[in-house]
Amino acid sequence: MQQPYEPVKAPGADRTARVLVVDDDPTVSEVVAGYLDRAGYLVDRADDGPTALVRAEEHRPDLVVLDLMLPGMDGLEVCGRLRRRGPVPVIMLTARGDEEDRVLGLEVGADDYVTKPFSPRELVLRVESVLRRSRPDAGTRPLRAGGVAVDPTARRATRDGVELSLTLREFDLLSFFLRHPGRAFSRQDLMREVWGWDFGDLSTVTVHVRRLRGKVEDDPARPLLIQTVWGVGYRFEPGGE
Amino acid sequence: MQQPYEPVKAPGADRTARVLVVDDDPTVSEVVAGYLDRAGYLVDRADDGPTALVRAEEHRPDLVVLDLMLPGMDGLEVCGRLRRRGPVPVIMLTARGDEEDRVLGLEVGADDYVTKPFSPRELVLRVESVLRRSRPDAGTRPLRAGGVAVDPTARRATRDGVELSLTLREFDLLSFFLRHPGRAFSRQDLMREVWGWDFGDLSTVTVHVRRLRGKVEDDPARPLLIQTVWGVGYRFEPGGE
DNA sequence: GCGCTCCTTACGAAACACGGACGTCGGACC
DNA sequence: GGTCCGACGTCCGTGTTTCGTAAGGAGCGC
Repeated sequence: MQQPYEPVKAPGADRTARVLVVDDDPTVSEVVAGYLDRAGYLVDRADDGPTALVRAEEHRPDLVVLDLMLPGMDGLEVCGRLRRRGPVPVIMLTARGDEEDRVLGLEVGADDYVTKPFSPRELVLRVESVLRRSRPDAGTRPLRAGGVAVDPTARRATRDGVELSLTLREFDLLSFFLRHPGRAFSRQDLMREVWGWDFGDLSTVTVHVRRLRGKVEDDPARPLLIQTVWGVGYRFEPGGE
Repeated sequence: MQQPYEPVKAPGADRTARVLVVDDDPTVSEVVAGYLDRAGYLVDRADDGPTALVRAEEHRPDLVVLDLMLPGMDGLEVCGRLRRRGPVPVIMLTARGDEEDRVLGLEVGADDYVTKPFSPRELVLRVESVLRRSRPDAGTRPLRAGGVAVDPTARRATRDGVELSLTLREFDLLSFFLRHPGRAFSRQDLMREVWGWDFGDLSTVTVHVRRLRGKVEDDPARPLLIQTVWGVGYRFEPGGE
């Protein structure tokens, strides 16, 4: 329990983790950014919702620390929008005692929350904790299996050489499958891993799997690559092709 | 969104998760235990540190919900000792505003904390979340015996190399047998271990064993792998093949 | 032969996966 | 600013798979 601020490397990657701090109160923002900076993170800041979205788009942070109360667009909405653009862990800052908000935050998909006033130390611990469990695997190198190839950096996917036009979610889903061939995942697993949150209607996963099949499989009605495991979920089967 | 109190079976496990609740206040303890029970967990209780350690030793819980303030031995120490005996996730209960304590708790190794007063819903969400993260590594390694192989992560089973198409229950049943070769189990045991509940018609087990035999045995009428122990139940006999 | 246990089969009910369709929300384009 | 379009999430009807139970027959032990 000596030096809590030991510099941290991003999980799996060989660069420092980027954190985006969103708060309209400069004091809070300053303090938070300061501590995270000293803890060895690359910190970016935004003081309202729209700015946060732009910054997130530009800098692709590994984690977002987000105040629940923001002028204009509140934290929940920002969180939702961030999530819609791809899986990114979010830590919510809430006023003490906003019980309802906290539960709400968790349901919307915050990975954790910290109540104000908080000690910076606590925040840093939280950030480390969330980052640690967010992505042990890098997910930036090209992948290929069963005639399907995915290039995460270029955000392009091909099937037998021909390009697939996938949406964001479809791409993330396919990437995840390629990263874990032969393994069975529940819808819940996929929701957590691909969408980035633990709650929500699981039929969403079903629908996206169907759409992905429609683009990847020869005969979507009799899928070979993405097989369904009855009563469990789905499994990517590279050998199926 | 989602029903928060859906009974839970941990992924890959073949029984309901056990939770140990430690609190010196009977009221709190009662409430917490009640909600977890209704959420489908097997709940055990202890009202002080030493008792908690004993209970943990006896019952090997999958998760411990621990009050930070305990008479005699405080939560931090209990947490530390629990951890020393083996990896078990811990959720701390803290009084609101014990900022220092919360940080301390996380550093000592609590996986999460909930501040009092808390909503039962929040607690259950936390418990589910922590369990989901911690349990998948139990019972996931591939097993093989008597020409039969089972891969829990892929959810596939083979017999002499050829794939078996098993239903969910059949798969769980076979996995359980493979994990405990040579031992005899009563239908009651199997019901509890594989199905996760203690009631219900035991002929259900009979029928599922029969169906499993139909897919695994060379001659289902004269089973070699899954043998009947008259008056007792069944036994998986890897050498039978 | 008798009593009990186990096997086998059949069937209704429930759970599940799928496809289609719809409403909403942003972003792009005019 | 207004309009169109694509992505996304949700809902519902349908067909299929799986599950649990009941009931009669066979087998085992005595």
